Amino acid sequence: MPFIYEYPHPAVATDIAVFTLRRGALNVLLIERGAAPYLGAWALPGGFLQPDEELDQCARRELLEETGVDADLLMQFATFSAPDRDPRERVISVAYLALLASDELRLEASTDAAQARWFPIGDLPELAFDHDTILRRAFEVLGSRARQISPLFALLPARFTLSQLQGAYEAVTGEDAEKRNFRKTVATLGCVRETDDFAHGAHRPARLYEPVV
Amino acid sequence: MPFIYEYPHPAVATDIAVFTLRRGALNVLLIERGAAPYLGAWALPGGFLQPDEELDQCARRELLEETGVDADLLMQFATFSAPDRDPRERVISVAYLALLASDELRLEASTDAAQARWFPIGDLPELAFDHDTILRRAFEVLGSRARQISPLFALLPARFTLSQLQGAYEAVTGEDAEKRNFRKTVATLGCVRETDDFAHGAHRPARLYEPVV
DNA sequence: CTGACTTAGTGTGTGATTAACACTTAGCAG
DNA sequence: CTGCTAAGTGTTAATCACACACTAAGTCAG
Repeated sequence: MPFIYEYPHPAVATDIAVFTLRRGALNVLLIERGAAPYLGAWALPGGFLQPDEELDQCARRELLEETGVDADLLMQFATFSAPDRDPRERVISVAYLALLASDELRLEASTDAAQARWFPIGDLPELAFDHDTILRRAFEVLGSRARQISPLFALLPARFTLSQLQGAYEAVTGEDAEKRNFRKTVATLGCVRETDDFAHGAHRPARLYEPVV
Repeated sequence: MPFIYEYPHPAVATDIAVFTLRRGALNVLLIERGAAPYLGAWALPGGFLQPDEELDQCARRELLEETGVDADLLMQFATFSAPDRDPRERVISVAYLALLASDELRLEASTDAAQARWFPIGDLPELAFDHDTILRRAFEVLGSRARQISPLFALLPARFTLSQLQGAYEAVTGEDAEKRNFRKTVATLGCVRETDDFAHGAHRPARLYEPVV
């Protein structure tokens, strides 16, 4: 008899940390749990892997089901395995990270989730399970990736101003950037292309840029 | 009835890509499978997660059991979930990366593994399961981490010459480094401390260095 | 209509870092 | 003691990162 059957299998799930920008600040998407355990507590969206489903699909599906948000770019960043992290039974959780532009967002809680809400990262509630640990790790990974600029496009609309891009950079890394140097860097990287259109606000219009393929 | 019980659980396993330097070249540790499926094929060491065991422990234990090698520093880098990656039943594999100095190595195959052997990365056999994919990813991750120099210490003896360190750097990244610039970088990073001892070979003895705490 | 305000947008000089280059030194082997 | 081989070391040129201040263009209030 193969070794594979000797032990009971753990459940496998995904948890997703979705970040967006709201009023210039980085926010995380949390759901209020609609079932035990941790009924009523806030948690990362996520759920169990189905047969014949890849982890990436599972993360996307669970996010959509629980929050109404569809993220096409999910990044797996760690797997958590503490034996008692779920009181029901053993659950291995594969954690994902996603970035979304806030205008794509219409939150719709599902049956599993009493509600879905954005929380500024500086003002988080107590979280269910080990989701505080998962979220801390997600935030570290996000900060280190953001220095390559292009991951930030996912936080912005399809066309954006350089000031918006810089704002996203500052919100994610937590560091202030110098305007001219930031623009020089972006130009050197060649990761954006200017368009002929301008964003009109209360002051001088700003040229709109778009990501390069 | 909670959602958690609705579906059968997959098995969860770890697979470990252990790298070392042998005669200046990067090598990977593989085992010859001693059981079906893929009986007789080469594969990464690894095995199934036991109850109440963390993934990190599982990786270390499996590596020790199957090859006699004890690695205290294992780095989790990705989780693989293709539904048909194991023909027996569904297996989710959490992949780990380890670096070892070649003088720590005494290979001992176990019952599961017919034998354990080092393979130069340029001369790999066909691999069982999706282990070629896992290994490719491991190699990418390794290359990107090696630029920080300090991960390379794990590939070298406790005390080493700067030429050895440079050799490790070149073997892992695949790029040649310029001797004086490499030494300058290492000095600037401050990640090594010189000792009073020298390595005596066929020519001028080279000063030995050790990692800074 | 106009003036004040606010954000958009641009260039330069300086210091730091990186990259490219060749020769001297010390031990070993014959 | 001579020749070989790897160890070890400084300098220069180019590039990159950073700090810095002003002009431009539109909105809004009066």
